[in-house]
Amino acid sequence: MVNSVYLVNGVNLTPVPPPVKRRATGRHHGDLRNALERAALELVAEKGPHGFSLNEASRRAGVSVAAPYKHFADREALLASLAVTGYRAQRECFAAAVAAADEADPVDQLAAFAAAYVRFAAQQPALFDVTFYGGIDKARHPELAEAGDAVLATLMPTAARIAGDEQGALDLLLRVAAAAHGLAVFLRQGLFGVSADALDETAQRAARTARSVAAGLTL
Amino acid sequence: MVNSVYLVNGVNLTPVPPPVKRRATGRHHGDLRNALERAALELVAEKGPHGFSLNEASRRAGVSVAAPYKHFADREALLASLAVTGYRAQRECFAAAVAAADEADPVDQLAAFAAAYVRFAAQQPALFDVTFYGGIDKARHPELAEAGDAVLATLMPTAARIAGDEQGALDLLLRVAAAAHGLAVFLRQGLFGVSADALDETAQRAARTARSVAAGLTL
DNA sequence: TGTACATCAGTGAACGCGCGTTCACTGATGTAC
DNA sequence: TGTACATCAGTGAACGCGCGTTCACTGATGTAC
Repeated sequence: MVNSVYLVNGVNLTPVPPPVKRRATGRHHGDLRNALERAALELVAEKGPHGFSLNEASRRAGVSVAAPYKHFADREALLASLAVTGYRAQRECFAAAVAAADEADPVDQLAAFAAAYVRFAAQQPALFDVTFYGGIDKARHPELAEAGDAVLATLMPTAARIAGDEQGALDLLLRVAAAAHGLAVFLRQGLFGVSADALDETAQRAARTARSVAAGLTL
Repeated sequence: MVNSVYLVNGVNLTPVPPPVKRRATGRHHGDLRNALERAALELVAEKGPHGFSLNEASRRAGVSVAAPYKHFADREALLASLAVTGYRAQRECFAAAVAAADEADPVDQLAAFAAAYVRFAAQQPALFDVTFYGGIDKARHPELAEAGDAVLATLMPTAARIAGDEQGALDLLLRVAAAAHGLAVFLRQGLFGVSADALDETAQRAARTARSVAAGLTL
């Protein structure tokens, strides 16, 4: 099982199944919805979001190919559900990183966020890819945009302490997140000479960029 | 025809077919290789790199589904060829932007590069996506990594004027390119409240980040 | 200029495959009495 | 505790589709003589 334990920055992101209502007996699986999401995550990790198929996920969950339709409207609905999980995991991961930084220094917190962003992408590639490159129609799944916006919203207080007004905080946050995002992509794909195992170095690069961008506000 | 003229930052990137050796008559197409690449680019623009299929490209080029195999080994080979075109277009586009900036001010040139990066992604989404998100196996297509590295190599002299040594120049370049890349992705996907038509604003954000990162080197 | 010929770009039919989705069904579950 | 029953999660077979790729072929091309 790929990614059977979800540890990022010391945060355990293992999805906890809701209190089991149905026992797994004979015909009834008992927790198929969760099993499908886990199989899907495994598939996305192996082949990317576009390589994911409902049939293969069903096979891995040990049920017939028609079974998923009792829990998800269609292929995209399962992917969207996974993406929401991905955004939530990001939010928790970033919040933990900020909480672990120097409480008195918002720039330090912002740098910690940038580094955590890179680490998340490297250590949870499937959750990262499904959120950004799943090709999910956000108009059909508004909860996705909501979960995505919530990620940066968590960081807004920190950014506001640096930038002063809300407009400036959003601008700062976007630029820092973007810098981390680009580095994460380069790292994941080994582009431009960024070795795929240069995680620490790349995370530090993101942190340094965050500090520079924050400093640039007052130049 | 989508993207029949390729104008980015005033640079005409329209692929010029090589001197026609065979006339298009009856059975012989005459310029099928180029026609397939153009059809593929159109398809990628419409559906993304993963939505591209050889069969559909053949149909659009007006030939049988077996015809492409006279010019490309397989599906991935066509995509790889397109990606090389994409990297070359990026290099030319960025070089033109740098050349148009203040010759005496390398930071201005770097900022121009960052802005051009965002513009390229927004105006040539198919060429952008096929290079970064085509899922092409670089081990099987080493010319791809080469063309990709050449993009940043073009910018190295400018970065070296700011950073001093080569190591610092590469670090600077990676961080600036990554910042632009992330903003481009957010813009393209309308993520985190970045409106899809906020191109100018986003390009300026990238340029400002470039200036901050450059300034941060001497902090 | 005319003819024979090797080359090879493009044809059209076919293949096996995995996909998303639908359907009538079955049988375990939990509940009402 | 026992029974009748409505619910509904999961079955298994089937569908049409588009895909990548292969094959023997055809006929236009350009060349050698």
